[in-house]
Amino acid sequence: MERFSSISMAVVRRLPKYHRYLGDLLNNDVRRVSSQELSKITGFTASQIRQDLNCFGGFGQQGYGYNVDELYNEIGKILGLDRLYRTIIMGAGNVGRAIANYTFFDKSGFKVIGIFDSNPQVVGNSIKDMTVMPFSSVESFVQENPVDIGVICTPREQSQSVAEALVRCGVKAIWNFAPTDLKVPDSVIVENVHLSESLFTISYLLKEHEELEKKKK
Amino acid sequence: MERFSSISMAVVRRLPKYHRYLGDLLNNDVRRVSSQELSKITGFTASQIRQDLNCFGGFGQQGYGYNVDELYNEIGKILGLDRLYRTIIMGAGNVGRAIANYTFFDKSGFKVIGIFDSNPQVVGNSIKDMTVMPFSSVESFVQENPVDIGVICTPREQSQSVAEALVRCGVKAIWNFAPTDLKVPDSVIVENVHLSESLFTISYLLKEHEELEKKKK
DNA sequence: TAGATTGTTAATCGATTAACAATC
DNA sequence: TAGATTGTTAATCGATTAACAATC
Repeated sequence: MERFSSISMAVVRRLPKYHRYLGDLLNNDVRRVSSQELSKITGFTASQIRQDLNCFGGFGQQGYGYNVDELYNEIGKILGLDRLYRTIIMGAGNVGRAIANYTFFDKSGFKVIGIFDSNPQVVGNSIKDMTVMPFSSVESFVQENPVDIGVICTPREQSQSVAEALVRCGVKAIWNFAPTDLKVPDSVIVENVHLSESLFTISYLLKEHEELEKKKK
Repeated sequence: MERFSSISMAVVRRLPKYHRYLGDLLNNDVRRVSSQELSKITGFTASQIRQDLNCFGGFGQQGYGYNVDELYNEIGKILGLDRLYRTIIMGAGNVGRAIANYTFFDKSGFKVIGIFDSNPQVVGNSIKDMTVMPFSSVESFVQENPVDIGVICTPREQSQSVAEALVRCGVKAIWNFAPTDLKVPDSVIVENVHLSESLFTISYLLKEHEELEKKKK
């Protein structure tokens, strides 16, 4: 994935957290917040918070701090949450169905407009208010209904060919739940949710933890 | 999450990738591999790969490279994949059910031994070969059936209290799918799968991408 | 004005990459 | 032995933290 922007991914990945915590403050009717207070809440250092926010502009005011409402909205805009994203789900298995039914999804402006599967027995089933379509119809579907994000929820074996189909359709971003690193052109955004790697990390840390316990004795 | 080990999390998070790619090589009957070849496959630099592996021991041989089979098994052991982990799932909604039915899970030695939900209408339903139990019975259940990993698949509002219940039971690791940062004692391992943050990152990158396209014109 | 807190530059820390001697 | 490739040290790069002048 090529990137020309000067904002580092480390900063980008903290933005959703700022947004979430500011939303909480807003719900609690907090009007202003200093980087120091935000530091306590988020666990990032106050210095880092000021650095991060300053990548995008001077949202604060010396001697006062940040206006919660303003900052929340600004970060929302930076994250692109002020618009609607059209998504399709490839693979109507457990994961695909879970995503389709995930209400948070809708609430945040991500709209599922189609679900596809390769299994003829699954095609035709209805999920939420949609009918599962066959993989073969993706390209014609996307031509008529522009799609921003394709979600890959297929088994590993199918994931690469599905990704290539999505790229051919002109889909610009892929949310990948299959346990592979997809090969796609540089211009296509790929965000992986590698559950297996996440789980293996737990397994490693559990083992490490046990070994350290043993040593103590 | 406290850690006394000298291995950095950056290294730990690359281990599952090494493991996966080595598994692929093994399936293709590749016997040996050099750090340079691994570099091409994984996208990490050869130098980094050698550094990473050397955190755990000298698995390679000068002039030869690494034995695929041996390295695969060693990394498996380091990741703690040579043993069984007992897990319970808290929350039998879309995500909880998807995890329960996720076959990869079983294959890798993670066994779901119980599913719980707070909704009386859901309690008693069967998922796979299990009956959904009420939250209130978690503590007695864990006392009789030791649990390694608790998976939190509840809505945000319930996640903190569920985490606390798990900690009281003595569960040592939490796989958290709720969009919060749980507050638990330092000794408890928490691995977050924050889908919303992952999605917001895509949204940011899409917006960034569009802005750069505009500038080109 | 005095106090608070930002924006921003400089210092530090950690992670990645380069280089090369050791050795199979 | 010559060639290849590791293990490991040193150099570089990037990200985080500290410090403080600017200013509300």
